[in-house]
This record gives sequence, structure tokens and C-alpha cells, in this order.
Amino acid sequence: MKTLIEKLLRQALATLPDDLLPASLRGSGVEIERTRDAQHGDFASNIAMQLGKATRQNPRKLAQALLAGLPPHEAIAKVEIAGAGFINFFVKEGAYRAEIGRVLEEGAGYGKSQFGQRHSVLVEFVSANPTGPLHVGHGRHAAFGATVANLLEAVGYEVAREYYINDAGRQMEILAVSTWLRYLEQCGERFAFPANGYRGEYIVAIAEELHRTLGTSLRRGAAEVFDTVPPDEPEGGDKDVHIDALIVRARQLIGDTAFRRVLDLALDGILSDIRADLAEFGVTFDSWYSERSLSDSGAVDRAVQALEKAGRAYIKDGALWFKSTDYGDEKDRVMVRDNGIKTYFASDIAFILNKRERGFEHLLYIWGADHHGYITRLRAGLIALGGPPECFEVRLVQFVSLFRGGEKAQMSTRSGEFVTLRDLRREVGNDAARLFYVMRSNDQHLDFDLELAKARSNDNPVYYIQYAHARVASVKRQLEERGLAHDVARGSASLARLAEPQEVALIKRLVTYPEIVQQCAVQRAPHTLVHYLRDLANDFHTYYSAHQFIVDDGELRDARLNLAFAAQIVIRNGLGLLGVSAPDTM
RNA sequence: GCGCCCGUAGCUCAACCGGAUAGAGCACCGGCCUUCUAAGCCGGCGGUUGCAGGUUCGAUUCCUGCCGGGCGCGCCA
Repeated sequence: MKTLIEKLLRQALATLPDDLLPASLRGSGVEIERTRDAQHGDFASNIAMQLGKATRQNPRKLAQALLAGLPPHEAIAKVEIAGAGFINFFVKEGAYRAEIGRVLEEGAGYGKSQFGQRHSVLVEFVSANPTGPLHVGHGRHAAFGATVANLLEAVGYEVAREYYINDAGRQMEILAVSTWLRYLEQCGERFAFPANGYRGEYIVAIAEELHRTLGTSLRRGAAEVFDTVPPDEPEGGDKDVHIDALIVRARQLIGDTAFRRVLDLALDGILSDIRADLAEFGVTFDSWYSERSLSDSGAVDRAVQALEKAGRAYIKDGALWFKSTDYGDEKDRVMVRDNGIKTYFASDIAFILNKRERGFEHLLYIWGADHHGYITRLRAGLIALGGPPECFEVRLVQFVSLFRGGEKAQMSTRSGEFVTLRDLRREVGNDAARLFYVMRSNDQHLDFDLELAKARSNDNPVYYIQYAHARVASVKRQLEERGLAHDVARGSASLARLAEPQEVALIKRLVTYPEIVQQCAVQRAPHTLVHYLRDLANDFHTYYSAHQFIVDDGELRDARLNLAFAAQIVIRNGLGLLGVSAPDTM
């Protein structure tokens, strides 16, 4: 409908003489938008005002000329000029009603489009460090990323979902040494656990497994382990120096092979937990890409060399730097430290190249808001290596605050006392979690109210939307109980009977669904879909309360059932994109 | 100090990359169940869009400066 009006308007534009519209403006875009107020029709264009500004002419006069050149169309009831020069289009109700048939025909496919023309998009999200279970913040990333990926897929993009596993570097060694120390405790050793180690219960569980499978073969005396190791923080020491020394000592005492074995056991345990957690949450990935494998393949070295070759690298204080300030960064970034270890930045650059080499046209990253400082430097690396900057897109997700009965629940990281995603899912359920996470714009802080999410009441938007779906299912059951059949064809032939204001409102809402999906995809805005579904459910509940579906008049009944089932399909499709179930009974 | 995000009704948030009279939910007040699920519906109350300027036919939206909140500014990961 929108594209139709655009087409008509473009034809009208072509009829304007050169003195009204200079050739230089012929190519200007035609913007159509839905009106907010029904008084202004269904669609409006501000083109006359925009052209009026550019050509210094009276917008209303231009609008008149456009109106004269507008070809008539059967779907358009009337066109008006209003306000400062708006052109308002009124669509015939019949044109809307016909869309009901399309919804019923296309079913689960309604709302999908080929807008994306199969261009490929790689969506990387969550990518939480595999050092512990996912917490509630990761949950928001998961829900947001998964929904954006669903939306992009729905409008015709070739989408791949990827989780980047940060399984290289110092944090993995800290994980290994933490696990080993817990294992020593299982063996009966007693000592002060490092302040900088991973302290969560899950590490203990992994250590227990290690103890079961290996017995005491990796046991070493605490005195030997901590001998000459610099003191930990509590005694005024440096916690980083302390744990780094413990890593070196552990490697000496049990050997690199055994150390690696402990590391892999911990990594595998945590990763499979994360994987299961996300799968239970309805979030799946097409690939889990290992940083270690990237590094082992030599890709990181190649990326660093490429930047050197491009003349964008230099050595200072024994480290190799990338001259990111050439591309607007506030300072240059280290790629290789003076101890020869490559930084995360180096592997991030390598990874972005790797993604391009794998053939993805567009790279979408979902990051926490605390990573915003990395955008400029990463883009700088991409540009320096000849990549198109437009292909790189980052969406930041702001933090989540948990509220329990009006009180803010605290979440600390290393103490091991944070609220996990699994805890949250168990408490409020997947449906509420998925919807609440994306209910607000991603660049808005999220106050997640646990009590509200659990509430089985009208306060809770999850139930409100699902209830509309269940009510239609209930109508269907009633129909069967009364021995009545639904004649879709008769309903389609009788759509003109749907003239009640509640019916008109519901139909108009229904037909905007494909536009909404496209808009949500383009803007990466799942929250717009939530708001739409809420509005749609509201229109349905209003209709449901005002009129009966199962009436004696067969034609009217079938027409109404067509509408009700169409509404149910759209709600189901929309909830599907959000990863929320659409129950038949509640 | 510099950078990014945010500031809209009592509370939580929308507002379609400048549009028409700024909208929802919750809370509060008042109505609606012998009819398909009242987890619902209808009506009412509620605003100087943080403040001050600027840009223009038009600003919650863009620009500048303040105020307030969050997050970042390592040869950490």
C-alpha cells in the first residue's frame, strides 16, 4: 500500500512542468508516512513542503499541481491537501479488508519480505568470556541479538548468528589456575584463595569432577605452590603479580600438558553450560568461533603484518603500535606488548578481516555499553586494511538493573554471587524474560522488575499479548463444541460486513504488520515490535469485548472469524520473532 | 578533564533517521461478567518534553552552552 502510493506520487511528480520543478530536483526521494491521526487520512506526504523549500514556492500551490497530476487508483478513496502543504491519502476500506485474505493465505509467512535481497549479515552477540555462567546482562544481549537476527531474516537477509569464544589469553590461565587450586582443596590442601581468581561455585563443581576423574595425581603441597610467590592483595601485595606468579608455578609443578588439560576441562564445562543455557532460552547460534583457533591459524599475525605493510604500525617502548589516530581515534593502540603477547585488539582486527574473508557483506556487533570505546579503534583497523567502513555496525546494549519488589538487586562479578540468566529464567520464565529484555530500546537502561514479570495479571504485557492469542484459540474450540464449521471462502466473500469501528481499527492495525517488521529490522528495534503487538492485542481485546464472533448470521460469523484468525496469525508471527510462545490456553 | 548513552505525565517508557492536537502501560477515580476465558473492556484524571539560546513554514527530534544520572578513557581481558 505504501509503495503503491509512492509510485502514484512519483508519477504525479513527473507531470510537473520545469518551472515548478527544476530538473535538478527530479531525482529527489518521495517520502510517505503513516499518519498518526485518522483525520489526516491513512498516509501523508510532506513532499510539497520540501520541494517548496528548495524551489522557494508556495507548498500548497505545489501540492495542488501534484494533486492534478495524480493518477486515480481503485484503492484510493480521496486525496486532500491539509495544513502547510501535506498531501493526505485516504485508502478505501475495501482495500484493507482484502488484506485479511492475504494474512490467512500466507499464514506463518505473513510479514516476511525480500527487502534485504539476500544480502548477508553476520550478527555476533553475547560472546561472553567463558569464565563463568551467563548473568542477567548477557540475557539482554542474547534476547536482543536473537530478535534482531530474526527480524533481519524475516525481511530477506541471509543471516548468520555467531558467538565469539574468548578462549585465549591470560583470563583462561587464571581460570585454569583457579580450577586447579579448588582441586587442591578437594585433595585436602588448605590456603587462602587468590583475590583475583574466579571464585564462583561452578569452579568448585568443575574441580570436583577433576578430582573424581584424576584422583590426586595433580596434587601438590600448598607450601610448595605458594612458596616465594609474591603476596596477594590483602597483605598489601599486588593481586595481579600474585596470580601471574601462581600461573607460572602451576605450569612448573604439573607441567604444561596437565595445565592445559585442566584449562580445557574448565573451558569445556563452562562453555557447554553457556550453550545449554542459551539453547533453553531459545537462542541458538550458527557458529561458535574460537579465538584460539583464529590465533593458531596465524590470522592474528597476518593482520598485524598487514597493518605494518600498510605503514600504520610503529615500535615504541618495545611494543608494536597501530596508528589509529590517523583514523580519528583519540590515541594509538598497542597490538603486540613488549613481552611479545598480542593484545585483544590485535585479534579483534584479525577477526573482523576473517569475517569479511568468510564472505559476509555486513558485520553487526552487539556489545555492552561499556565497550563503546572500542568502536572507533576497530573501525580504524578496518579502514586501514582497506575494508569498507559501512559494513561495520555496532549496537550497544545498555545495562540491566534487577528490581525485586521495588528494591534493586545487586550483581557483582567475581564474588560469584551475581544473578545468573538461568536463575532469572527459572524465576520468571523464558517468555517473560525474552519480552522484558527487548521491551525497551537497547540504548535505554533497563529496569527489570522481577515481580512484574512473574505477575499473572494485566500489569504484565506478556500475558496481555498471549491472552489475545489464547482467546482466538478459545473461539475456535467453542465453534467446534457447537458443531459449527468455519467457511473461509464465505468469510472472504462477506468481508464487507466488517464495518464496526472496532473491526475497522483492528483491520487497519493488522495490515501495518509487514511495514512494522521491516521498520524494526532496519532500525534494529525489537521494542517497536513489542509496542505494536501490545497495540494489536488491545485492538483485539476491544473488539472481543464489543462483539460476538459466533453469531447466527453465517456470513457475518465467517467474516468475523476470518478477521479473528488473521489477528491470531499476526500475533503468533510477531511473538515468534521475539522468541515468545503463543499458547492456545492460559 | 575528554568521549559515548540517557533526561518526556506521580512511576516505567513510546513517538516511524524535522511534521499536524507529544502517546501507551502502571498507579489513582468511576462504570461493565445469566453471551466465545474479567489474565479482559469502557470512561476520567494527569505535560513549560531537564534549563537557556540558535537553525526554519514547523523542534521531543538538529546545533551550541549549562544542569543531572549511567558507562568508558591500560603494553587488562
